[in-house]
Amino acid sequence: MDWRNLYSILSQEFTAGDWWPGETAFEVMVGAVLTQNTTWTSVEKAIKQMKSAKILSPQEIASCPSETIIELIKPAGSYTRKAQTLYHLTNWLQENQKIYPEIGNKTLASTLNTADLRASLLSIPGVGPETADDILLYVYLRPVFIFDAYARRILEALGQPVSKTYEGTRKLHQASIEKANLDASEHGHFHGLIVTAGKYARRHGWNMVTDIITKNIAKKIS
DNA sequence: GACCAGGCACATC
DNA sequence: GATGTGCATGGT
Repeated sequence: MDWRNLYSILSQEFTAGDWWPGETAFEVMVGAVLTQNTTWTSVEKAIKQMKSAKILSPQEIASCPSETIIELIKPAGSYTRKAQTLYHLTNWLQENQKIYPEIGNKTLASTLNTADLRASLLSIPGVGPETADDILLYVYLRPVFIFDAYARRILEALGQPVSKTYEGTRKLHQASIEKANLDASEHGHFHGLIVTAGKYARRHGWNMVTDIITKNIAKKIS
């Protein structure tokens, strides 16, 4: 799999828009939890309500009753679980002060390698592989590829091996994606492009997206 | 009204 | 290790 080529083709054909917004590192983390199996517009409503209530820091969440959190994040759905996950996330941050990025700038204070940091994130109840990778990429600025449903579908359409699960697919492509040596900024853009392409495919069919990519591949060869 | 959305945990086989 | 199901709202 030529990851750089796919990235460059998607860059030419699609735009990522204002991808993964968030004024602070913690807000990005909250977004990663709230967006699980829901749309970003729903997440925006929830975050807006949290901001209005001035509940958007680990300390503020920790000292806020769950009924209030639930009420604020309700638009994002699965609110009882996500409220618990937010508590677990704040606990994790407080227990790991050293790897907590400073609010307002996404500078990484952690000296942990990416695999260890990932394992630590996965130990948080409610944080699965995709949410962990979102946080690794957009908060800790680690160069990781997001093997979400759209990415897996695009890979499948390109004749690449895929698993039905996130982790299964990740293991299949881990080695080659690392060889491509994309940096965190490129990976962040890459993920945004893939979601844009996925949304386009939902409207116009996956064949359209596959055609766009394969035609570009052919163009480069000829 | 069915189906999906920028998933996860848990049960079961 | 792979598959099925509940979670729960909001949009199409």
